[in-house]
Amino acid sequence: MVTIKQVAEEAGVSKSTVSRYISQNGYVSQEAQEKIEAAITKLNFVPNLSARSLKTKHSQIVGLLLPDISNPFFPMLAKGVEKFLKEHGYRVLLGNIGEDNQFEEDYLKVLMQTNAAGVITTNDFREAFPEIKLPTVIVDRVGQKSDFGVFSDNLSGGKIAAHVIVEAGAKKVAVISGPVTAESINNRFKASIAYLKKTKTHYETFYSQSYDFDEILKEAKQVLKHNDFDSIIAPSDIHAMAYIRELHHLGKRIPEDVQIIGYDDILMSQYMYPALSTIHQDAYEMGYEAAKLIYKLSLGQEIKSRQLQLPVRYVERETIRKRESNE
Amino acid sequence: MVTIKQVAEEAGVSKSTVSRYISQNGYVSQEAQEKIEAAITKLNFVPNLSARSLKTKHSQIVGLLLPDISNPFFPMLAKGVEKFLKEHGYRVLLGNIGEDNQFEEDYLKVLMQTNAAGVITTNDFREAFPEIKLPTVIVDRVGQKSDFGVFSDNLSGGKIAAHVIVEAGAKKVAVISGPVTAESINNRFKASIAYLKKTKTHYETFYSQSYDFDEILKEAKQVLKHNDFDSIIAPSDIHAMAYIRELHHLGKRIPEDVQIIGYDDILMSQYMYPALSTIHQDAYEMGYEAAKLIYKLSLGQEIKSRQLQLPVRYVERETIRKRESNE
DNA sequence: ATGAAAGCGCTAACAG
DNA sequence: CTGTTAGCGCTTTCAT
Repeated sequence: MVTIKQVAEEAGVSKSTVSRYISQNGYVSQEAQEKIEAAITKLNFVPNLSARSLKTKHSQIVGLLLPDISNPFFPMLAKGVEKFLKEHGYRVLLGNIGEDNQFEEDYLKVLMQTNAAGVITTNDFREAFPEIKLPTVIVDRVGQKSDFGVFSDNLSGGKIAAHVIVEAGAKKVAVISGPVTAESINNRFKASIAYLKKTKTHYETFYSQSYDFDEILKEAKQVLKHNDFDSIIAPSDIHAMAYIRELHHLGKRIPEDVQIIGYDDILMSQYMYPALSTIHQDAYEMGYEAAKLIYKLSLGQEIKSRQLQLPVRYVERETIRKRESNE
Repeated sequence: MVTIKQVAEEAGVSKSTVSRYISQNGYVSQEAQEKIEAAITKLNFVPNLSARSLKTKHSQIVGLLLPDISNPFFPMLAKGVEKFLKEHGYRVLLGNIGEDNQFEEDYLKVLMQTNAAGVITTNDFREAFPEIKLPTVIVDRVGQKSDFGVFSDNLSGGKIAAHVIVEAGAKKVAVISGPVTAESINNRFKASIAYLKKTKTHYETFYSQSYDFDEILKEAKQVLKHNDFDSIIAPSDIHAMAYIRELHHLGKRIPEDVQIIGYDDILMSQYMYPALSTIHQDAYEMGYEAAKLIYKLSLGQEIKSRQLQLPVRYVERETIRKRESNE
């Protein structure tokens, strides 16, 4: 391993000068720069990050703690995080903490131990682990009391979903609530209900316990067994897909017999058949913005607004009836 | 930050003894153990990993370099890697290097700088960056000359795909090759072709340039424009989905008019309509095994076989005709 | 079984 | 603008 010391000798300067050069901090003459540069390339020197971190007490690592990387929403988010952070010289340590946060503590510990620059997570751990004092931003599943957070306009999302479905002539709708993991998510559900009530549309509510496909499919079978809903508001595209699958099995036509609206707009939803009408939220953007926030936080920069709410929009595809085209 | 020194004072022993205790290395009396334990919990001590790594010259970080985390195959693989590594006290640094390996160098550098325990990657970088000397295992896209690798039995996979489709009465098949990223992947294609030739089945070949949905969809439109294939062998489930989408648009019935077989068996494929018949490869297992390998490598343990080939199997669903049910 | 001491590679005053 | 110095928190001989 080649160290700063060898570079210094090769370049005929002192360690300090080399250090100043590589960390772009402090003065170093043109002449010295060139000699150092030459030495570095000649020796193929790469600074040791452990040593630096030991000294400076902070690293360029940001933890990204996600409940389930196989839910397509999160890889998109991760990409956004990675994009921004990478451009700013930070690295992402990805951790799957599981939907029940089983592994959260492990990861938090490691992040502490490595002087991580911060952590981006879906779960606000501050109550459970007050001793962990890392710059933190919560994404997606943000609560009132969350400090820094980035999330979608779930209230609008839920309302739009209900609106769309009512406009398309819904008479009997099933509203599915996702696992209630955070206030921000629950808002969708509440907003849909509110709209349905206001428009005096008949509805029933159901509570999903999972984001796992197979679990959801079981729930869907149950929900669809004895009822003849003409419309479904799903809490995620994953949920919508499971319901569609079951609807197909039941021989229902979509959207003629029953229409359905998803939430998220994961990549896959446009490739299904029929293509899923859904509420788009920008996971990539969410990640990107969260990364921006954590970056500023880690640098101790001033933050204007602690919570960032991203807009959502309806994406019309094929699972919602055209107005008046049916019924 | 509480250090080993404070723990030592609190426990009334020396730093060395504490060090021996926390790194489970060397003798420490029952009595000392208890005092140290008490001190640690009292002070809420967590060892500083940078300091340790600086001294020992290795960390518990394993890099996982993937071409595209939004391709569902890779999150599954990542989960497998994470599972094993976490159980053994290692951490995963995930990097999206892009299909063209644009960011590979960055990540490799960082891994070097942090004394990473090793790297699991889809791309064999040893020729491009011979100076990077990290324990490495290649996954999925393994080549002849790759040192340590874990991959599927692509030869069998390709052959089975062709076999299934021929048995179901294929008369005119389109064989799509994925982007040729590695020998191991290309083998699928060659095996399918070989089988088709042997059975004197009429076929045409096409070459996909991408794993990006939209790109593939464009290709699919092109391929399906002027031809009337009755069967398609797709190089991945993603590809299959795009083709199915286009087939729907063209008003073709699946599998009556055209049957199609995928590759990978990503989670989504069972939730599409019709559910995709495909060749299953176990991404999770692949990751898990790769992790096992890297773990052993990082510990300098002896490895019996440098290349591990995982079995594949046909998963019958709804996009392949039943024998004799049609034609 | 334990402690003293040296040092990993780097940074940050400080003096010049 | 540059060099000297001290030391970050931990591990590891080597004595004892």
